[in-house]
Amino acid sequence: MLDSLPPLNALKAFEAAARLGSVTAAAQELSVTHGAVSRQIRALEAHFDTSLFERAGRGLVLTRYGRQLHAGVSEAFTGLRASCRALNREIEGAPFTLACPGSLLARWLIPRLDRLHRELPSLRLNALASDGEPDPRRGDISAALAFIAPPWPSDMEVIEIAPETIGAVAAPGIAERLTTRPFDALFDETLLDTASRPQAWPQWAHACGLDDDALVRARQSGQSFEHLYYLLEAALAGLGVAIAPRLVIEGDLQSGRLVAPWGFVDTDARLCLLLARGTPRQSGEQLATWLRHEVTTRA
Amino acid sequence: MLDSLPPLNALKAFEAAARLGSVTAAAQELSVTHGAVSRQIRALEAHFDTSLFERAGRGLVLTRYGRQLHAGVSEAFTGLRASCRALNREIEGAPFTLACPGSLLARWLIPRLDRLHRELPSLRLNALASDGEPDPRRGDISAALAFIAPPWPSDMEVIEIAPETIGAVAAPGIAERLTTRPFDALFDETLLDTASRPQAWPQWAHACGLDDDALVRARQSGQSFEHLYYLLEAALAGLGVAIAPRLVIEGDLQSGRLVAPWGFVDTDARLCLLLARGTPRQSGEQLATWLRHEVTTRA
DNA sequence: CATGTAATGTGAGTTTTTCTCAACGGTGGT
DNA sequence: ACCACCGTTGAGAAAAACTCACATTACATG
Repeated sequence: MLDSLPPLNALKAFEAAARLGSVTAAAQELSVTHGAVSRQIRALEAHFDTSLFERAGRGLVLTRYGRQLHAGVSEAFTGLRASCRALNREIEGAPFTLACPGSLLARWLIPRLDRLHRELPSLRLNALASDGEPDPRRGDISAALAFIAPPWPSDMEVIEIAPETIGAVAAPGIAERLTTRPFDALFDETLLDTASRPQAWPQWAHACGLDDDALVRARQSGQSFEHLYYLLEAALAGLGVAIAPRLVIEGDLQSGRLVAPWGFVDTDARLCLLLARGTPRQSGEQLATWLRHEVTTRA
Repeated sequence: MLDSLPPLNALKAFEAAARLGSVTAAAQELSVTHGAVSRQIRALEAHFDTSLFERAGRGLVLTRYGRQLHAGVSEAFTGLRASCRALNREIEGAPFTLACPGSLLARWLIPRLDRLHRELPSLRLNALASDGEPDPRRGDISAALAFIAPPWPSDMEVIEIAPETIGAVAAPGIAERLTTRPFDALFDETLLDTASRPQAWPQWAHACGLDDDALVRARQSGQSFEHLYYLLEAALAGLGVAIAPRLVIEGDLQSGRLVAPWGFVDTDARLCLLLARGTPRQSGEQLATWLRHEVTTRA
């Protein structure tokens, strides 16, 4: 295909000037000085080796060739503008689908969804529970929220939201009967955890200075759940002491349905927002900012 | 109107890459490196804040949004290309209308028209006689050929072709009877000139060192014609001695129908090509070059 | 399974284009 | 006659685009 296209920006300037009948007006529309537009038009005239405007003192009048060019070009530009506006609408109007572990969704995100919709109305967030590994590479998902440990996957963008803090929690009844006893009496209770995070108890115990062997013994009579969600239900029901991320049980702590008298410790994992490729970066960053704010101010 | 147009050169790169399904192929078509195209596409993706291609190892595949954009954009670009090609055809196909004083046309240009059409076939020259002042500002004229003296008009482009040289000429019979007599015996003959160039005789006589007063006396019995054309016919008919631009009577000198034994002198006028605004500069310069060559080699 | 080939992506630096600023020149209204 | 407005232009500054060289990835082949 021959390079029969003239300089496009010159064409843009010409189109505006021809439509508005004035270099100055075109310059305003294009947010440049009138000198710039004048030059672009000159360049186009040089390209076609003909004059496109008659300089008629006050303003401009199209020549025969200018009229012909403008007729075709304005149509094409209208089409171009329409296509781009349509695409923008499409992109901006698309819902932002966020995958999120079920427990985090139910216990942390859903209670905040209303506020999110109010504060980020343009995002049109669509939250859904992800079972197992979050994978925003799935076509129908814009991003995933998850606790993950470094190294970050390299094939998608990872935005850190907050460090993960975990701690032992229990129903108030259990905690009460432990308050007068030594710290490691904790191990006399049934220890609950999830199959997906076997390192949680050791990490926490180690950070708290508890004896590893005692923990190993204690876990033998403990119970493991498939999902964090069941684990928490078990803890709420008073079945034992659970280990869980602070964020997920935040609401239960505030309502008093769970207590965590033994404190929390950071892990090497982070709460991260994983952006699928092709996801509008702006939306992702908006959401990340909102999440970060939500975590730090109302944690 | 909102500036809803993306960077057009990025759009051009995208259109080519989408159409050809390859960054490298697009780069070849646009005569740039693949890096340049890659960057332009990135810029466009940044503009829309979405990805337009899936990078699928070997080549590229349009995403949903990319497909949508390309559908609209390729159509617009096709229209743009068509408009510009049409305009180019229009401009290049337009005949080049050259106005020319009748005598110059008849005695100098017309004998050379055949060669001109052969050597500059793309010009499609259309020569016509201009009465009175040549004015390429008239809409239907591309350029004018004329002897004019400085200063040049400022509202059109002036290309100098050659200096004007004028001289006294006469039919061979008249010249013969003067050869044995002194130079200023010339003034005994009937002096012929044109109403449009009353200064021609004095200029020539002065440059030749002839007596001004004698000239004034001689002209009182001379005759003035409205056009150079009639003047030359009179000289050919042996009515007297005419003063004329060398170029116009060149053919008559060579054929021996006129002689100019007294030589020629330069005036301050020039043979110029006056280009109307809007006339393709390339055509004008082509013609000017040809004219200059024709004047100097076959004068 | 290493290796080669062909494709895209990217950092740094350079070239080219484009823009702005400030001045000039012409036109029309008051 | 003056003023306000508009387009043009030269010089220098700013921005965009490009090139080069290399990295990276996927597919094909020996």
